[in-house]
Amino acid sequence: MNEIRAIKLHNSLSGKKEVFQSLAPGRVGMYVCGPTVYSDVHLGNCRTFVSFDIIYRYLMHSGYKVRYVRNITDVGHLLDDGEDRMSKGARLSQLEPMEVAQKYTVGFHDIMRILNTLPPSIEPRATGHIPEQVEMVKAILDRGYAYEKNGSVYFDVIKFARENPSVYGQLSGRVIDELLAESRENLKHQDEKNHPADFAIWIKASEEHIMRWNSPWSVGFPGWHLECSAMSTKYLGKTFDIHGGGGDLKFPHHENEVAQNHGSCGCQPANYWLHANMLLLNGRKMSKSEGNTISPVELFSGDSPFISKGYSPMVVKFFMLMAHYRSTLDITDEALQAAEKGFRKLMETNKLLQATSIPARDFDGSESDTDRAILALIDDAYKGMDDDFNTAIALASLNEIGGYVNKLVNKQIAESDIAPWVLERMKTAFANFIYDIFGLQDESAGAADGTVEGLMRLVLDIRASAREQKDWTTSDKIRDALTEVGIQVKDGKEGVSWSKQ
RNA sequence: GGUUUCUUGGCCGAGCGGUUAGGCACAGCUCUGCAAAAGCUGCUACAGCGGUUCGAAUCCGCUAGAAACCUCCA
Repeated sequence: MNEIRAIKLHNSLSGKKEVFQSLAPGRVGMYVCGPTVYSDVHLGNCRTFVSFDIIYRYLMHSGYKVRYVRNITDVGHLLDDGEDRMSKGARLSQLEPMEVAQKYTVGFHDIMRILNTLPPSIEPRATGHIPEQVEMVKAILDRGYAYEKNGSVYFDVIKFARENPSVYGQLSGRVIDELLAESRENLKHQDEKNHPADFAIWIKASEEHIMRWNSPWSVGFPGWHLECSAMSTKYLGKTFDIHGGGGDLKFPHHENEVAQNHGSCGCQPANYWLHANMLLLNGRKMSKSEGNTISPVELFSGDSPFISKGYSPMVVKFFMLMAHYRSTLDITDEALQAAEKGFRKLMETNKLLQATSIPARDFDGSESDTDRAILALIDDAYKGMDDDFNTAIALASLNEIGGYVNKLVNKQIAESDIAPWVLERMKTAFANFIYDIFGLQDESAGAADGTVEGLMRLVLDIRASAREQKDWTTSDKIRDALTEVGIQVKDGKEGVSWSKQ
């Protein structure tokens, strides 16, 4: 797959599906809002990053060179009491803020690795880009879209929205009238801001605030929305191709981000905005603050009241792939069990397929109906991905192809019904989708080293002899013992095979 | 209260005007010493009420229910 494919994607900016057109031919710049590292990542984060990992992988698979930037937020989020999240975490656990950030960054990377997502091309930290953020505040001030009050700088949303009515609110669908209406309601909470809709881009640090930097306005720290504007600009340019993130970031974060970029350079930061939908638990959004949450580790271990047992990382990933990234996905124990079975079946089918060969024969130039059906299914899988990265469609197609694989292996369809080159296409397509595009891993692969293979061959040979002599007691004893250690014995027409559960 | 989105068979979940999505579960059958695995078959749904259309799960309206956002959030 080296030629560039035509890909359609849903652009939150227009609310429509559009044909993707990169700014530079064959190259894509993509920015995705990363995690705030003040506690362990939760699953919701993971779904978003898995979704964008698939998008990243598919763009590359489709022939693009992609620069994928995903930040680490290690400063800037305000709590209700105005204390920075990072410094609060530090206070509680008696650690330096950077120690907290480091600890949870490492944990985040571990989970991302376990889920077999590719690391981004660049993973910039907010604290590593204070000068860039200060520069951006200056630029916004210069262009008159911000004002200073007591050492803090605020973005003038009302002024910006009035002068750029087609820009502010485009992403979230919010309008100025609405903002003005809200203002009366919230007026009593008014602080230094001229208007409640305004937001801080530089905040003067209180005395006990640990994270602080010099700036022309005060010793302080940058506002939350600013880091993404500054870092995307630095690494991808003022205007780049794709900006992604969780759907709950649309407002205010992304809307404000657009405003900042516009406010500093007068240009649109990203041509396409992609939003991954929420992961639900019990039909509600998973939320750290509401305790309605299950962590990746708990999900893997089964140590959670919400599930009956643990589910492996690849099962969890497969579960996410069964739904489209723009749909909400509800976690239930039953759905996870279905995913577990589905995942194992797909991987088993792949193993069978890759081990299958059919005698070479002269290609007579004709395709059988089976050939055509299989080729159409492979095409469907790609078309599904081309259509806004519809992994559910791609999986459905792979499952259908899997049916043919099993039939071929079981001799329910003749070898002569499948052209050798079609079989090769099947192998390639399966491998491409499973490993390159979905980034799935065979979790039982580790067990199949030489020693285990040898032992298994010995054990199964003994069982085969017992069966020849109709010694069912011995045969079943072996089978039951293997089942107990999680190895399934499969008696097929073409002999015995086994797999680890 | 405002904004937006959603409501698909036992469960999860595709679908973007005309086709069996797919997975899981369940039942029957084939294979099998038995079982498992695998295959085949069945289960054929679109919240309700109207409307548009030759034709609607898909478009429009109303009603009911749910969720997200409006405040930190992936």
